[in-house]
Amino acid sequence: MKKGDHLFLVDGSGYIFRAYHALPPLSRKSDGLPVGAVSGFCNMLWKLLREARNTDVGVTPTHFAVIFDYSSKTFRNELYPEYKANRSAPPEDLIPQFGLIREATRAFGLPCVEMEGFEADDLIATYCRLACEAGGDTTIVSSDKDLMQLVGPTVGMYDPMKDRQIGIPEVIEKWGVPPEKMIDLQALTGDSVDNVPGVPGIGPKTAAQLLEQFGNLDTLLERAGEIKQDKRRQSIIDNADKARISRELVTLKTDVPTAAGEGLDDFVLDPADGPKLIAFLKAMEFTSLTRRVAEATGTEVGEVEAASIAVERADTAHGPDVGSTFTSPLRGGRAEGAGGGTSSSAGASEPPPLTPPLKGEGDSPSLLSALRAEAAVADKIDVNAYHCIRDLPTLLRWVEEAREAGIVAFDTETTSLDPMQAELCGFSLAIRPGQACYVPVGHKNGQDDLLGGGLVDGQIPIREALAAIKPLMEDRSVLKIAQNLKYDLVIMQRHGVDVAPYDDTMLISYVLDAGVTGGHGMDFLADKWLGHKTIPFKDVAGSGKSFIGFHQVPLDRATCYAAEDADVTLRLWMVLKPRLAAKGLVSVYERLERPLVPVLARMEQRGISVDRQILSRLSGDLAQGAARLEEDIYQLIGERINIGSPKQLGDILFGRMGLPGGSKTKSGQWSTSAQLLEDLAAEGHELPRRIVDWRQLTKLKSTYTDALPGFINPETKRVHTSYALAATTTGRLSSSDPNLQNIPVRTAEGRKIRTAFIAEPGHKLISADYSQIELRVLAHVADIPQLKQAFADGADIHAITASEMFGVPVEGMPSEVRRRAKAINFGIIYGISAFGLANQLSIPREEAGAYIKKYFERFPGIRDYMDETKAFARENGFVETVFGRRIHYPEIRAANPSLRAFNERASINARLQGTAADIIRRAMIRMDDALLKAGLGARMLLQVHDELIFETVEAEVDATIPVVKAVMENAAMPAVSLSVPLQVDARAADNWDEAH
DNA sequence: ACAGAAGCTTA
DNA sequence: GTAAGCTTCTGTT
Repeated sequence: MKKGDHLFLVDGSGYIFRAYHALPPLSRKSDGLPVGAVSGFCNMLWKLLREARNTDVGVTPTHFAVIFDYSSKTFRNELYPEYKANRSAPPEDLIPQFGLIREATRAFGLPCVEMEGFEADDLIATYCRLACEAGGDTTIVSSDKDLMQLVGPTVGMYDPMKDRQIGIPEVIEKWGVPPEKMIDLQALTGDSVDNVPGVPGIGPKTAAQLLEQFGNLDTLLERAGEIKQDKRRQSIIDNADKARISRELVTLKTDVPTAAGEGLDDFVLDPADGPKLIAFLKAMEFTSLTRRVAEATGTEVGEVEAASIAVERADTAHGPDVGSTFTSPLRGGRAEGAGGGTSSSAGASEPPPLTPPLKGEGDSPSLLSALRAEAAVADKIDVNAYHCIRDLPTLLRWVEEAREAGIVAFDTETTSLDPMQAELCGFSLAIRPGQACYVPVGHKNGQDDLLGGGLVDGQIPIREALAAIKPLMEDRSVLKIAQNLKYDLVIMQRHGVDVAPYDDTMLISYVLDAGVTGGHGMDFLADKWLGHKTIPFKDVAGSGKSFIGFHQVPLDRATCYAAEDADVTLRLWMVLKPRLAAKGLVSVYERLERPLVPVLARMEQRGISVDRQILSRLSGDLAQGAARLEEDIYQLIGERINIGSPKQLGDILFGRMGLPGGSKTKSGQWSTSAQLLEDLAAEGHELPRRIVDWRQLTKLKSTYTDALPGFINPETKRVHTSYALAATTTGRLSSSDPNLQNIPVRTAEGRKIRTAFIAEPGHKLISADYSQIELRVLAHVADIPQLKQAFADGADIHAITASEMFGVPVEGMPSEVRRRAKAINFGIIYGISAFGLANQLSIPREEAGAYIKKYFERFPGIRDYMDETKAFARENGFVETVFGRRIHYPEIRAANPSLRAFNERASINARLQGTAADIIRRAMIRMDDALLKAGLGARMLLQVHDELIFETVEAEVDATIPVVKAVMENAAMPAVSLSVPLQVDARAADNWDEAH
């Protein structure tokens, strides 16, 4: 190696992990072998070898090597046994890729270097030194901060994933110290990932500042006594030894023996061996890279045979010895099995096999449950074993078998996530684990001009197929099981098919595990309970630009996907349903959750009328208003920036214009929050006022007046929101597409949007909302006599609170006093903190703390309630609503005090918010029946947490309101008799604004 | 095309 | 201080 030469050192191990996490997962088509990281690695190598000059590096390598970690044990473990001790095992689908990436390196004809007892970083450091001594330059291909200590005049780093070079200025910019001080900086900050201790309480910012002040670590440790901040000084004095050992751990060895013995001449870059590389890429099935390599090397792809690649097994992931078993499908015998299996088992005319009855049928219920759960996971899921049903007699045989089994899981496949617009593509059924089928009815082949509407041949006509399953779906003696039934129910009801009785696995999971990390989606539940990775939807239907819609998916692939859904749903039910009884949650599921499904399905199908013209006129007004403000703003700042960009805005306001009171967000940007701008406006600054106003207008325009018309269904001419039953932790519903639970109400401008929500001609909207429901729940569960009395008297609760606290009579109370009491009452519901209350009221934290103290003195029951709730949550990991709904807080015992406090506040709030949510759920479940019984035609359209919106003919308004009020006010009964009355205010009008 | 941050709307 | 969803901008693939 000589002057002018340029050595590239690729941090192979580092790249593997980064590529694995940053790139979308990718599997080899023929057998599902995970190869995402391998693909990223090959593409990166090829790019560097071919066109490094065109990247941010800007030079062509003359020498090249890829460096790997050999094993997890190195000399550092002898120095400090805990080093990297908390590393968890690599993800399962990454393990086979370690070996493949070494193979790839060899296929590229590149040196593959690793050494026992040393990390890749040490080898890289050693080669850097050698190159430097020989007069050459080095580029380290990595973005690992541990390597930044090596950066210097002849050594740079390069991040291939961001195409970004890292030199001395970049290191200083990122860490605040030059590369030669990185070791000292890391010694101070430590590294939680590698378990390098560092000095507690010292982060990168503080470390950089200390090194700036003292020059280096040794001086800092010597003169630590001079540090002004008490805590910081003590921590550094106490932890000087930790800092020293940390420095040893993070210092890279530049004299690794064997490596030093080898010359860099072994790393001279040779031209690529086309056929060898192509053989490997072909085996990996990287078609586009194979083609590019073939073109560049002048190789004929067809003449190269795919290489036979051995894959390491999990237990040898880090060793150089290689387990076998996984041979290339292009040579080995698996290709036929994987490729040919689908079409034959999904074939048309096979009758369903006679399967033995589920073992244990006829046994006692508890035994049956246990056996069911066992059976659900006993057999591995084989997505190629499902049936594609394409003739009516076969479908009828399945229906008959489902009827005999008394249970069937089903799922619908459609063209859209919006059930009101979706077209049915097909449905799947599962009768026993592994015995599932897909019935395509609406798959298209794109030839719509021909007879048959472009339908794929060999599908049962949709009307016949629906007629065949309708009796099954409506059979009272057959339990139907679905995951997120509400969606399928809307689809089915639109085709004239009802579904009953039913269970919903998503809701069962929600009742069992609300608040448990991971959610209640099927893909997640399948992995969690069955250890099965479902086929991702995007793998069959594509996503983004490549999205084709389920009706275009070939029938064999559609069958694998759709029938898997039904199979998984059935198995989940077998595992989850028994757990409800075991945890005493059956009644929560049966009374609060399951019956709401058809109620919400009806509400969604009804939709609400929205007046396009009102919105369009509002849009125009808002656009005008915003344009005027824009001009003012440009005038004031003298430049036409993008006002919608908080980044640009912050730089102008607090950077160039130097306005006072700027603060930073956690990512280091200037904060331009409304609160902050309001404060500036109050001090007399023109600009912030305009910006706040501009934001309000553009928000209203983009989120509401512009977006809402797009949600008007062309067929029904109404807007159909979608309610999620299992989305919140507390039991509330959520609304989306569009969200009709956050339509503006606070400002006069915003309320105009509500005037666009209208009743049909001859009809009225009725809005009925609970008054102070969460405070009433608080008064009940915390058992506060004064609050209960106030509610019983129908008194002004905030005024009473103020009167109790401040000794001011309710008569003639200043509005400011009442406002503060109101803020405290809300604060209690949110699990109050002095910090939060101080923010809300713009008062000093001490003052807020004094209020809280006072409040607890006057209402000691509240403090007891809060303490009890925290203790219960800590003990059990969950809290319960008055109706027994469980809400989990897995992090309630966190060591991090602010995280723990957050969980405590959330759990306090959850009991109140959750109980209120349960109450309105009960009201909704009873409402339709109550209206029907009263002979009224009113239809419930919307729910907004404590409010229900109805539509009814004008003539029935007066009769409807008392019924609605009665159902809502008595909703807790008879399960719970609240010690506080519930009050509902209701009124009718032509639009939502006036009704509210 | 997608993800995260910032910001804003509701109860 | 609790619970949500949507839009824009920005940076990434």
